[in-house]
Amino acid sequence: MDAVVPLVSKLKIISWNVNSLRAREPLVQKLIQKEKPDILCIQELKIDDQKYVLDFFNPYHYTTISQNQKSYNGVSISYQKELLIKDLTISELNTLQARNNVLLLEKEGIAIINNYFPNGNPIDTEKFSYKLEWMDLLYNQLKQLKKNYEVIVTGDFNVIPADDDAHDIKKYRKDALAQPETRKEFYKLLNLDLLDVFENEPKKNSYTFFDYKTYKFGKEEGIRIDFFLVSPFLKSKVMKIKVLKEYRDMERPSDHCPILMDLNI
DNA sequence: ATGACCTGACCATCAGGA
Repeated sequence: MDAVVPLVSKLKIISWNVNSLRAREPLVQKLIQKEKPDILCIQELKIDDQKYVLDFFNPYHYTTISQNQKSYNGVSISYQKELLIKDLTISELNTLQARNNVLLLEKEGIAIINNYFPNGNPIDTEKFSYKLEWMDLLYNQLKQLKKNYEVIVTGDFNVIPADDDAHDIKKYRKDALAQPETRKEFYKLLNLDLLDVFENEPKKNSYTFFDYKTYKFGKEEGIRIDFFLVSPFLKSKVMKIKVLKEYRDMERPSDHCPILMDLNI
C-alpha cells in the first residue's frame, strides 16, 4: 500500500506593520498565540538590537531573520523552525535604511519578500524621489526572483493604488502614497504577473491603516496600503484572506492592521 | 472649517510617520 502522505500542506502567513516591536509586545504575543502563523512578516521594528528581535520570537518555535536600524524602519520574517529556508536578503534595498527581507522556502520553491516601502512625503523633496527609486530597485529584485521562484510579496507598501483604496481620496491629493508616479511603480510590480489577493474584496473591509489622529472620529475611514502580491500559481492556492481589524481596537494598537493569508500548497 | 496621535531619542522638543 502507498504511504499516506498529505498532498497539500497549509501555510499561514501574516504581515503586520507594528510601529515599534517594543511598544507592541503584548499585541504581537496575542497575535502569535491566537493565529499561530507559519510565517510572520513584521515591518517598522524601530529597534537596532537584533538579539532582542530574535529572542522575542524564539519562544514561539520561530527562527527569525531581521534587518535592523536605530529608531526607524526595520523588517523581520519569523518562520516555524521545521521549515527549510534560505536567507536571500541582499543589501541593495537596505543600503540606506532597513526595509527588505527575502526568505526562500527551499522545499516549496517559494520566495517571500517582506517590505517596508518608504513613505515619500513631502512630494517636493528627495524623500519622494527616494521612494520611487526604492520601488524600482524592488521591481528589479522581483524580476530576478520570478525567474526561479513562485513569489509572495508582502508588507507595508505605502501606496494607495486606486482612488477607492481610500475612504476619501481628496485628502491624499498631495500625498506621496497616491501620486501618479507612485501608482505607476506599483503597477510595474503587478505587471511582473503578480496578483493582489485582496483586489476583489469589498474595499471598506480591506482598509489596513487607520490614522491615530482620526480613528476615533471615523472608524471606517482608512486606506488600503498593506498587501499580498502573489504569482498566479499561488493565487490559485489561496484559501483565506483577512484584514485582522480587531487588533486596531485593542489597547495601545499599531495604526496598521495585520493581514492574513492561508495557502494550501 | 480645522484639528485631532504615537514612537524613539532623550529631557523638551523634535523627526518621522501616512
